[in-house]
Amino acid sequence: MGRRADHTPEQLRALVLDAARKIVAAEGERALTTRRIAQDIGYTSGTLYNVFKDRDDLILALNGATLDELFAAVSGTARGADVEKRLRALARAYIGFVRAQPQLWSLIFEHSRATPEPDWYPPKVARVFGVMEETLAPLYGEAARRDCAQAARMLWASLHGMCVLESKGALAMPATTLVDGLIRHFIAGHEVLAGGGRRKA
Amino acid sequence: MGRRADHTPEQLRALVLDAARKIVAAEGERALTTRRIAQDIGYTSGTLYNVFKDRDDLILALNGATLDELFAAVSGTARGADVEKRLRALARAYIGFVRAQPQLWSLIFEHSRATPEPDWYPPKVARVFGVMEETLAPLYGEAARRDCAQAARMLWASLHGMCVLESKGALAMPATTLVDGLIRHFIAGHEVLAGGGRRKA
DNA sequence: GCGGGTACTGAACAGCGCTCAATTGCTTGC
DNA sequence: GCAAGCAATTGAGCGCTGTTCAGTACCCGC
Repeated sequence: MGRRADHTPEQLRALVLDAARKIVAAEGERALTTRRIAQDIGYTSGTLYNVFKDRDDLILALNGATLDELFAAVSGTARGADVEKRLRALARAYIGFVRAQPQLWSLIFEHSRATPEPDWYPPKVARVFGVMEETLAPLYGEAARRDCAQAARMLWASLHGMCVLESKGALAMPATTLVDGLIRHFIAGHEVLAGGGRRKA
Repeated sequence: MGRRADHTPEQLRALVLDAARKIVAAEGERALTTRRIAQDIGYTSGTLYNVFKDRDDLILALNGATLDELFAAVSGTARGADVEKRLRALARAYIGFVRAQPQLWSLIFEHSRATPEPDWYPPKVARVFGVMEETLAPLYGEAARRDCAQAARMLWASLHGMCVLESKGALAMPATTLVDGLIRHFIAGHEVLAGGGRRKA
């Protein structure tokens, strides 16, 4: 064969990522080989290298897409109700995503890159992350932005840990139960620390 | 070559695991190949299969050894002082281990096995985990064992999440800072929930 | 309709996990 | 002290991987 031009480079990228997504979702990272992707979309593996630097680059792009999905799943939860309820809704949305797509989600964290991540990647993480900060904002005054950011990171990391351990089957109870406890303790503790005493939260 | 018997099977296992440990600690999972291990200990890769079922089995054994080290690092922290201080000490020991051996620690969670884990593995995890439950026990009566187990899992998972994200560089602040906040909120919240109201912790 | 440029292929390379026939040295029975 | 047998180890080799690249066959502008 020679030149085909059935697809523009953008279409081809999308095609590859879509195939990769399906493979990982169904069979996990180990099944994600260049030959397999190529076969699924009717090309050969060499063609992938016109459109991705290497396998790591492809996985990074896939992870970017997964982060976008995750953001979509989580960003609608911060409306109405009180902070505790919103936190619970946010946590449930996150856990729900992880349960629906454990393999894709795992790929984000399990894959250890050889190369440093490119500039476009950290903002995608930060955007998902920012939802927690927004949800938490009503608890903190304008002056306590720093405390809010810290609390958001704390809760997010905790939620993350529960999802990791649940998806490994190491929890022996649902992540939702644990995260409810976490939120309850956090809210109760916050009222004591911020309201009563003079210690910063 | 033929029969050598320079080492007993047990010695050989230890030799392999030691070499594997060094390779992972220094260069990460990607560098852990059977040929590389064999070369480092003066055998050929085929010999490893006398002593381990396959690469997954070898990694599982290495992870078991890492869990033993982790337990040793963490088990001495629950003595004296009040619960909050002990929690902090425990968390710092855990974080310290992760910072000292990020690659070995990551291997425990990043490696996705094809086969289910053998019987001897879960107790090693549970033992590390149990330290948190012991540390937390004074906060809960004999009757509230369940609450204690749940709180322990919650805190452990949270601590875990912070370590994961710190070792990925996704935290933008030290895990120790976050975990201190977590413990402070937990203790304050616990006093409210258990002491004041009638809600279970 | 023809030339130039390029998207694509397919063969090839090095290395991977893993297997197994062949080998070679130890060990045991005599 | 020697032979026979046993088993630990090798090394070649299989099928796979990611990655590269010369060559080709096609599309497009002229």
